[in-house]
Amino acid sequence: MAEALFARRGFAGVGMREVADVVGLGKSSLFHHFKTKLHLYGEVIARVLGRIEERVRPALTIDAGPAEKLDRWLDALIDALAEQPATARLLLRSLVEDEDMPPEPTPEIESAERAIESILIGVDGLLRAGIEAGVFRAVSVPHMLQTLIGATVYHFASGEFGDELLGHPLLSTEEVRRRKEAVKSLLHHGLVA
Amino acid sequence: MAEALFARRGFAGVGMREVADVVGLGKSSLFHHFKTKLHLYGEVIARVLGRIEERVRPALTIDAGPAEKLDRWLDALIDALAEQPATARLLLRSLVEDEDMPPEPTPEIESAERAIESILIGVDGLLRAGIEAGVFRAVSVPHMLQTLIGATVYHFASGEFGDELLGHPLLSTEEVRRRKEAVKSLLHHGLVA
DNA sequence: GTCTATACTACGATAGAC
DNA sequence: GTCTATCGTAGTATAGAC
Repeated sequence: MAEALFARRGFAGVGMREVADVVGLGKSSLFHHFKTKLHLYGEVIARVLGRIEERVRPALTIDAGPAEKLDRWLDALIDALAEQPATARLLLRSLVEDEDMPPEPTPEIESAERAIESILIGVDGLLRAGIEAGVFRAVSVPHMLQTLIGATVYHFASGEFGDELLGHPLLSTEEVRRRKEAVKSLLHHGLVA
Repeated sequence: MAEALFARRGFAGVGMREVADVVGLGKSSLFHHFKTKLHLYGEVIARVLGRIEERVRPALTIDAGPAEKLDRWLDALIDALAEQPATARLLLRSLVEDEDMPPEPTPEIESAERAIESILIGVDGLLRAGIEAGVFRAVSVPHMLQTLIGATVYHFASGEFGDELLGHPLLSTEEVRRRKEAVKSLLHHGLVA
């Protein structure tokens, strides 16, 4: 729906008319469901982030050590990003396009921010626990979080550029498998003590 | 100038009027210098990428081993991204916003693509040489490239989100130093054999 | 809940005077 | 090389009939 449009061209690049056509409504009908364009955008972002949060949450509660938990968390995140092509771009935009957006954020956008926070707090705790247990090296946790986001969200948001770089479609099952292996292997050697 | 505007709001989010005001011209005068908005955008992107390419190129020709070269390359890239706040965002956008852009690309955009290619070929060769020499583990080179882009370009493009995550300004000298250390340390343990 | 019609603003782009 | 004026389109948003 609107997800794919916002993912491709961003908030400013998509018109309400275009969204309305794609969902088979008149433009004014769309304004009946969403008071402003920002409300629509907020709902799209919130939905996407909610989905991601649901997918990665279980990995943090399994009965296993920090290294194994991190592997499962990465598997879940990468699977979620790979299954829906628009998700990573939308997510990356919501991280990078934060400025200029508000005056005051819509409730949906606040819900999206809570989802991001929940995801981050979860893996933040995992990393700290691993470091405390001596399983992980004593790295900077915020910087490691940024690296993880870059290695996953950026990767699956890179679209045609990523396709060309890899020589194969980013979202092909083979390349998704290789991505998981690449990220986990880097962390297994670079993060695990 | 226009760099900061496009970095903040992307191609569609910036109007020619706004750019003209910021450079102290009338809108029509701007169209005299750039036939279309796409030509202006292309020139901005090409200039930014050219600057980056100039900065990172020397690191690949120093007289040192692959691991040391990679360290110098990362230092140069991170310094370049940190010095000009708009650069990383613009670069990330140019990677992620590739679709829908053309019918046919402007000459400036083609020049920008050559700069990207040149940067990538350089570090691609460095990684392959390191693997062949047994200095680096036998990782997937394209996936490592994506990881490097994510760890650097995404990080410095993350703006307010990154500031909050780190708890300090992303571009402060202290956090830039920590970023270099975090990335190089991850690679030293995770990539170097 | 969806429609037509409309208001108003901004957009990219062009023409032509200076 | 910069300006004013203008074109045509599309932008967000609202009012009101059905």
